[in-house]
Amino acid sequence: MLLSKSCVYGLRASLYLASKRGNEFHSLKEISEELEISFHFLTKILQQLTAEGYLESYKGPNGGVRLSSNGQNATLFDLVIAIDGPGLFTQCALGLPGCGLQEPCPLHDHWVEARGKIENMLKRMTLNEIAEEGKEKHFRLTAEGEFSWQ
Amino acid sequence: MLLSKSCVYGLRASLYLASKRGNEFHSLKEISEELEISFHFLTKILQQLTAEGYLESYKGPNGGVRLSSNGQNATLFDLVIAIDGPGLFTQCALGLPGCGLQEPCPLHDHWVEARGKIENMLKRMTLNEIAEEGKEKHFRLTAEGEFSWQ
DNA sequence: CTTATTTAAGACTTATTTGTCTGAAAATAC
DNA sequence: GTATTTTCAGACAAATAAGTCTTAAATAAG
Repeated sequence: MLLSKSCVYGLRASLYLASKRGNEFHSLKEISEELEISFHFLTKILQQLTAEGYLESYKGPNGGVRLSSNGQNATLFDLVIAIDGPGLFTQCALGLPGCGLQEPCPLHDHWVEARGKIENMLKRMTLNEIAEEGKEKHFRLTAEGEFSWQ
Repeated sequence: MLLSKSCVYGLRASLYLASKRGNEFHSLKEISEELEISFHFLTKILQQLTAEGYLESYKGPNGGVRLSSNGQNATLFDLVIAIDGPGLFTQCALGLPGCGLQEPCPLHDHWVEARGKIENMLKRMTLNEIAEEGKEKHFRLTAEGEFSWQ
């Protein structure tokens, strides 16, 4: 698994919020049910994104979370860093400390290239931009299939 | 971490064996000490590669493990599949079952490309070929730095 | 103020990965 | 046959990730 479960859940929930018109607050309950993610676990993960400034939250009967303006203009790369840290993009494929241009492992050059592709995959678009493209392409966000991006 | 710890240890040990001249048996004790990997854990991992036919083992005072002929001609991709399974190369970046050409997630196309790069990185050379290149480039196999590929 | 609903936060539990230990089996040397 | 060394294999333990539960704090409505 490329990204941790936590991270995948955080990305999916953020994409869910981006898919909604008007940037209103959506309850964690709604998100967890729609995306079939455990409520409490999702709560903890989204608290992290809130702490990092990508989400805004509001307590109370009409409360919930929504993307902050930072969040709307964030890339999935930003969220991955916030949840999983930078390891995927900095560490040697063979886990060898010190591996780099000087004294590389056998995989170094190709791993730098491959992880560049991963980085680009995550950086190329902001959440807002993905949401725009999602309106037309109906990108899936669940196991079920096509999702309705409003 | 792209690959599991087990997998990384299995790759490093196999590369260590490939680095040695003559394809002789090397004790697990030697390998674990040279590569600074826990002896017992490495034993378990290499038993897996032996069961899959990539290594041959021999008990007794002059025993140890060596690459089988299959193993010499195997790629790191083969070993990754044997230890970690195919998940990295088959699963959706967002962990969504059913994601594919039909009804893709937002990352699908770029993930297919990126994981193709990873696959190629692991498939492009056999262990023997890496060993040949290692003789000249002294690829690192430990945290310390350059390694002596015989 | 009370009740209800939400997020926040910490404690706790379960599952999985990583790692350690013990005993058994196979091989060599004396 | 015994002692030693090795791999084999299962049991066990520790660490980490994933997930569940409980309590507290904030907000709205009556």
